[in-house]
Amino acid sequence: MSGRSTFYVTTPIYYVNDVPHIGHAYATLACDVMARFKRLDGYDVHFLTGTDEHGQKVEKAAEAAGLSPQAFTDKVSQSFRDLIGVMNFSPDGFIRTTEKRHYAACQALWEKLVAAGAIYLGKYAGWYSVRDEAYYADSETEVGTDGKRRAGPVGNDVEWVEEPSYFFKLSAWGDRLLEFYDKHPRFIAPDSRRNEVISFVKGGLQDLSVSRTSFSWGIPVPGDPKHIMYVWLDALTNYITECGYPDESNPLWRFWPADLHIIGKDIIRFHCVFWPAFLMAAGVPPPRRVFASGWWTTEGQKISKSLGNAIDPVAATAEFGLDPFRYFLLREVPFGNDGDFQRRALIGRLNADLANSYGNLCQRVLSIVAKNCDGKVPPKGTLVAADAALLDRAKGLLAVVRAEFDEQAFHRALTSIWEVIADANRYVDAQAPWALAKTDPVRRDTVLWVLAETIRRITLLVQPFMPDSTAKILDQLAVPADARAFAAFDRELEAGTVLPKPQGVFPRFAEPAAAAS
RNA sequence: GGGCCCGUAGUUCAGUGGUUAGAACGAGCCGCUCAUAACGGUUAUGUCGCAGGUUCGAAUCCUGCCGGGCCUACCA
Repeated sequence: MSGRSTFYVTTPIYYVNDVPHIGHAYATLACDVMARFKRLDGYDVHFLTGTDEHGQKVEKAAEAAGLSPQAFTDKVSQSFRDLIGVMNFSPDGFIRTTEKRHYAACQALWEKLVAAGAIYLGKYAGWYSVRDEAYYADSETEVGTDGKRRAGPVGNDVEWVEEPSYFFKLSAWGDRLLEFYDKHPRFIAPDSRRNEVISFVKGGLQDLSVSRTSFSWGIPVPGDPKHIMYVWLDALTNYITECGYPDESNPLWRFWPADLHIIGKDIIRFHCVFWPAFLMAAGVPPPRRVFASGWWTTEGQKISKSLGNAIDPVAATAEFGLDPFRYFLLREVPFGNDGDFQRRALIGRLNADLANSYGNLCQRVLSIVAKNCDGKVPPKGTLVAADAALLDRAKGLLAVVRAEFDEQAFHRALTSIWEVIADANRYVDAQAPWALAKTDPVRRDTVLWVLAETIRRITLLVQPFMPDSTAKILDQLAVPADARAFAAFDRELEAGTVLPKPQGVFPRFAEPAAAAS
């Protein structure tokens, strides 16, 4: 009822077959930064994450662990909840697909699709490998020299199996999807992914099997409980479950359609083809934008369980600090590209960008203020051209950063901010306030005011990326809690405000010394 | 097989026809001393994957080749 614009951002819901790693942390971090930015910018924000807990794989993993599926998912889901604290994420909701509300939403959506004539009962047929307990596409199988068909040249024997299955008439949606992509050019990002999806849809769509009878850990099809809903129909629905679907009078329904689904590039088809088709068929508006993030490698190598080279967010934040880790992930790699996690690169960013440029800027300015200005914000005197130039660049940053956030171009937002940090460091050297202290205290005060004010603006904009560190810097500038949102971007520092004693916020990282020689 | 993308300084990348190809980090030198030995200035480094072609002119367009990646639907 606030009348503010809403902003709904979601992470993928994470499959509980895996413990959290950098990929999960990364996608959620991007959402978190997005959510924090929009909150600061005055939006009514809802940020959702959660876990995807159904399917045959979970059923088996639970069995292997000697637990019931529910007990197993309770346990693994908790490890994703724990990541929220570790990474200082700020979700407004956490959904589990095993919740009652989600069953209700999925079944309601199903019934809507049936009523719309989008679902029919047919037969799912394919090459089935008993050993693998999996179906293979025709193209994935080969007939060997002995005349037997196998899953690939060295795979297990497959046989032709048919089981009853409900189908979604995806084949009817090709043209409408293409029209939708055409009318909503921002729907899929980055562009390379958009091209991929469009060419996939242009290649023709087949009806999609949306139920299984081969396992039971899932949501039963209404009226035909032998059938369990296809896990993706189940999983995708979480985004509207959260908003109360099918109850459009739910207060959270105001957030639908979602403004942004951030996902991994592996699940783009589900989000960009199936999901809008399901929704349009059910008469629900599709989401506004899907952004596919890339993958991380480690020191040039693919992350794999056998190499044991996965980046553990808990270990990384413990060693380098939470905010530097958050900063690195979003600064190092253009969002949407694949990235390589290099220890050396992280330390380089930490020392060069955080300790030397930003941290040291704050420290040198606040120290001079503490020593020369009685620990208070100095008076702003007459501004000269150099002062106005720096202040104008800092002022202009909000619009620049806002535009980059609209594209999820986090690295460019940070680059723009850091250009002004470099300007500010140059300005310190050029104005030499330590020299002015002896010759012209009035001018010195103005210079220091300009610098403190510039740091204030910069720091407001860095808040989404590094919430804890920026809070400390804003504390040192005595910026009140109610003046930290962008609505207060132009509320300048007031002369005479008492400042606390400055303290370094981004210490340099030194490699633990090797054994003395 | 078909489709799409990429290959530019030690490193990460920007640059899609037009002056001596740019930035950051790293390296050398100089300056400063407020500051977390931080900051500023400055210098150097490239056959722009290879070979042809189009053009007055190509990193930028075309062709071929070499190298790398992604997509080619129902495991998430």
